[in-house]
Amino acid sequence: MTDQTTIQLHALKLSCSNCSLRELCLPVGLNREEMTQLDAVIRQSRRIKRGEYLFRSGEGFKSMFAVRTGFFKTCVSSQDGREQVTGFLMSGELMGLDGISSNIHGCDAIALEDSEVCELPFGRIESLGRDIPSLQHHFFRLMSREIVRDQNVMLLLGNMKAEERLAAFLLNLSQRLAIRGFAANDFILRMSREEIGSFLGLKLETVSRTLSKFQQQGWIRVDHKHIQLVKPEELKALISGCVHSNAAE
Amino acid sequence: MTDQTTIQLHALKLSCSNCSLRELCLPVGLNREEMTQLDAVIRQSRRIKRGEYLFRSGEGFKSMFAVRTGFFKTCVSSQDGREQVTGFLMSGELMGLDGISSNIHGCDAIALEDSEVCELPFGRIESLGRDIPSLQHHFFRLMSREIVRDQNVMLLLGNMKAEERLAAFLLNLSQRLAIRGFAANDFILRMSREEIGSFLGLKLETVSRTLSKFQQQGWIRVDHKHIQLVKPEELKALISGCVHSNAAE
DNA sequence: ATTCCGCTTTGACAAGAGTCAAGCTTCGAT
DNA sequence: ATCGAAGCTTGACTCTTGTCAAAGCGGAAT
Repeated sequence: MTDQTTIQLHALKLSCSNCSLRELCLPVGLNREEMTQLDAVIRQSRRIKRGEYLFRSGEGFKSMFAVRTGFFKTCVSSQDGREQVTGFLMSGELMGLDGISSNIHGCDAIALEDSEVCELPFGRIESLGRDIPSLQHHFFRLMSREIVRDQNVMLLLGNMKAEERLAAFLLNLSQRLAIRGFAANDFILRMSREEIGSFLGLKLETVSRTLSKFQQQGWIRVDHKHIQLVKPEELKALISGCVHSNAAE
Repeated sequence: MTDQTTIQLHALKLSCSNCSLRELCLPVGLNREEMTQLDAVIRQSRRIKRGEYLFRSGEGFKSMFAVRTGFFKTCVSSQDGREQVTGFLMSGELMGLDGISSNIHGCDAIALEDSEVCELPFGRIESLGRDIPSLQHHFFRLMSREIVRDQNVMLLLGNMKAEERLAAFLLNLSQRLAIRGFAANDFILRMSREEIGSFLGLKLETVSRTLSKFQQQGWIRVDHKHIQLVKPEELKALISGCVHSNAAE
């Protein structure tokens, strides 16, 4: 096998056309030729180690990033060190959309496990969108979906009690994992209790206590970061009436 | 003056080209010809009486709306009647961006005073964006700005105490009024204490008490819906350290 | 001008979540 | 394998905010 072939195979492996996430990510609904055009614009996969920053608030914005493998958090930090986690992102999800408005990233993106991302240069996606209406349309939809997700988080933070927040959080994770073909009721948390708390507007002790309470009631099993949903229907019952069932994306 | 002239003048008066909000709203950065193209797409001003719904969650989405005059709230309602106000909108601001993702409106938009809106049919804006890159770009920026705004609200709801939330809210209103040429430190609230509370994740009694507390400290004057900021710097001091000074848009 | 309804204010009390602290477990580094 | 640091759990207590209730006020409609 020549170096040339190796490179080609490598490029192929990393292309959108060949990506298992293409039905979740940006290329939804593109035909073969359009996909090739998109491939030409997207920068090859980049590896980010656990704990590393993908970008930081205040840095110049040029690109968005799609999670290919791994897990990220995004957060806004205040001057005095308080941090608000604004989201947890898994494969196929986009980060950095908030940078478009001012050409400056508005939040930090930090890998919670060793991860790979695809870089989507905004300017090139934007101009490609003019040639490929379905790409433009889907990109609008993705931005809108982020707005809907944020509104649901606002509802969670504004209206719900600790138990309801935790239930909504667990069910949301469960649902997103299921979409990606993972077990819906048996998973490993990639984030700490403190990070969960920051996202949900709770202190880490409250998160811990509430998980313990769910376990005592036999609704879930907790073994550190390993969570099993034993009676997800009970969790659903907790949040029914809060909203149309799915808070947070 | 013939009927013909009257109609023309009327159309002119209602066009983007002639609108005093064109530097705040969608047409930012368009040249004369582009503005004319945009004018052709935007539906003439529509009047909405106080208390009326502009659109409701669950309705089919076809258009966004820009506030021309007046004041709106957007809110998500839960099955059991709880409501979360997700935003208050004044002239030049856009509503309905959350409908793009699913072609269904994700929230209610309700006029808080007699208002006028411009209807922006999404499909036509989208295709016009392909011909006018600066329109497309600005529309992306507006959607991104909405995401940034929502993230700031998340931070407010997740991290701040009642006093901090109220201070951020008053300063945010003040700033947006100032941009529009109104007095920054002397204004009329268009919404009830309950609506403020819903937006800020507080009960109306807490809103009322906190306003009274601010007044007792001599920082503001409250006469029902009439608010004067006497010492805005004290309010700013309250939230310094919470974030880069401006929560909520 | 009057009446009534809805909004607001204020108080007293309750409850949910935060704070502080101690001890434990696990995982990673050496 | 051992040690240490970080993360997690749990308890006791505090404090902020929510809940319930009553009274005042203003504005809109007649």
